[in-house]
Amino acid sequence: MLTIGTLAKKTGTKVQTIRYYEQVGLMPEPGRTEGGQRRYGDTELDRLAFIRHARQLGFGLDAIRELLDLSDHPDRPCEEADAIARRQLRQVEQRMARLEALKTELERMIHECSGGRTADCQVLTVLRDHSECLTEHDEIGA
Amino acid sequence: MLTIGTLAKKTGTKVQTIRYYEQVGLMPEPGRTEGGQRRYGDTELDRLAFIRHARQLGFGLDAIRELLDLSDHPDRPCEEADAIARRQLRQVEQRMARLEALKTELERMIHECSGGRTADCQVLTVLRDHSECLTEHDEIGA
DNA sequence: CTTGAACCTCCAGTAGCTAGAGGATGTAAG
DNA sequence: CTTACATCCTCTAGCTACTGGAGGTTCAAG
Repeated sequence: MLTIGTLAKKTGTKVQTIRYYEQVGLMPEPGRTEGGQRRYGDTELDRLAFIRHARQLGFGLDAIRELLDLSDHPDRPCEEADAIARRQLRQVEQRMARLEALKTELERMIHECSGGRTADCQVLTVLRDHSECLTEHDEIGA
Repeated sequence: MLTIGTLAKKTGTKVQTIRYYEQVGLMPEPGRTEGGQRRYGDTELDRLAFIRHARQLGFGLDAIRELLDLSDHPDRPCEEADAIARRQLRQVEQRMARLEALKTELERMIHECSGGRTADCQVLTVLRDHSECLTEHDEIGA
């Protein structure tokens, strides 16, 4: 039987985060000691490791919920899990494309800044006037 | 004199967002009509455009506050603005590197999934067992 | 039995908005 | 001048995914 602290250490999760996962229904309500402290078994350890790993891969909690659900039903076709992963991949690719555009623009701003007074600073000039931009970029809401 | 709605349209910002910027001190408190409605001039329009553009480039509100401050002092050396932009560029590069690792991992997961039952799904297997991973990836907190 | 680390619940805060309730204002048409 | 109605106002709450702290209890070792 594992305490919440041990579980936290084993999975690299904060204690509060585990309680949060319980609160939002990602982790089950575990057994308790007479005094009311949580005690976990290996099932929960595996589940938490799964969640953490999926988080590291950038999956959102909702996607993880779906993945866990699929994982609990071994006989269902795995197309859904595949679809979730593909969706995630698309998101990653989109984010990368956006970041690529931002990177270009930032590099140009910095490169052209000659290092004088702020009045002539290219960084600030570009920000003042969008038409100075060479690329389209839409980071907001990324 | 522009209403908040007009300002919103011209800059592609939601009305609430403009009020939010005022609340957090990015936008000044504008003049008001007798009835209490906000009225803006071109100064505010420029300032909001600057903010929005910086947001599109991924700058955080704190960085934007600094940039606006620098922009208000034309005689200061522009090294600070340059430094902020370089910091932002580094962040973008780091995020891209992380996303690259995630992309690789996701592609591998998807590629190896043969499309049978979820019991044999490679997507779920990888998530279950981190040691299956070829790359290090740390998206959490990105 | 005592000590101290680890546990408990509950509340608040982070970034950057966004949505909605419930009511006031501004403007153009009739 | 009145009426209609789009737009404005403030205020509160919600979103993601946690994180931190206050104030108090429990567990395990010595």
